[in-house]
Amino acid sequence: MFSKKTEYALRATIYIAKHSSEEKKLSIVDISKAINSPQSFTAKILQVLTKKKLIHSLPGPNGGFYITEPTLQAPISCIIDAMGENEALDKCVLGLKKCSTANPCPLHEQYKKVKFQLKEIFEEKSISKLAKELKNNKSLQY
Amino acid sequence: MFSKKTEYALRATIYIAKHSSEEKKLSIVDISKAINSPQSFTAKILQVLTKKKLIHSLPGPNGGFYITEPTLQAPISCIIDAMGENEALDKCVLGLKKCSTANPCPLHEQYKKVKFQLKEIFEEKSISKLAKELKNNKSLQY
DNA sequence: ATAATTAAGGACAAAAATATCTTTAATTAT
DNA sequence: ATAATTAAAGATATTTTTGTCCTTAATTAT
Repeated sequence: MFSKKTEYALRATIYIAKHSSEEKKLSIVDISKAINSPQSFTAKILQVLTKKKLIHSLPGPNGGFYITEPTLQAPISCIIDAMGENEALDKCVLGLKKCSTANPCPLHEQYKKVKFQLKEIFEEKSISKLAKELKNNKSLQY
Repeated sequence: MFSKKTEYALRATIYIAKHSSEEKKLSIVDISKAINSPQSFTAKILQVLTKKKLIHSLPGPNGGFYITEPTLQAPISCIIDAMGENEALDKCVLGLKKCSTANPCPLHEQYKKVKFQLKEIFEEKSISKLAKELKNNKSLQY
């Protein structure tokens, strides 16, 4: 569905949401270990999220990444958007440039319904809610 | 959703299904022009489909690609499979290696439903039926 | 048989995605 | 102030995807 970049972005954000606060920041080392993603690559991704103010960062001892209320209450679609992958949810399955009700590919109507549901999933629940649902007793196998 | 390779494979197959027969074969030039795909790249893709007997080909004058009943009656999931992209429909949204009901990512249950519907779409209608639904009066904008 | 036509096959090229490494800048603890 | 720690930034490397080109093989029309 999504690129690695977006997958890591989502995993990192959910992890940060679950484990960080302004008092307890998380280093890129910790984060990438926890979500099993390449460290430097993940650093780049978090740089983007930081620039877009979806997460925050502070260098230095006890520095790291953390997340604040506005993003905690936002849906994960904002992370997907930040990674530039929102269009993935608008594209035609067959890759037609102009596929619409007026000029549909043979899968248009059915696929449209699924895309709508997907969008709902990504816009429905807040990041904080998802983080809470994440069970960390049974550790997830990334 | 899918790679270019798979998109071209689907478009080409549907096009061949609509416009070819054993008596009227289509050249790779015609096909790639019609579906607006890079010719040589599309040739490689059709080679794969041909090897897997999903379509057929014959070299020489009046040669080209054509399709026969077994594939016409098959669902497009067989094309997706041939392109090795069936797994795309099984993967976890977050890219977790082992995401299951027993050990779910926070989106597992909702996403599972959507994946099920997607699979249904790709397994439901036959290629021939899809080809018939393709309106070619209003030319599709590939 | 020969020439023309078309797909098959192999080598190569370009672009995009994924990933790493090194240096710099910011912050903090001492 | 200094050293330690951490993210930011930039350059570079690797892999995968996407795409091209050229030669070979198969088929057909003449």
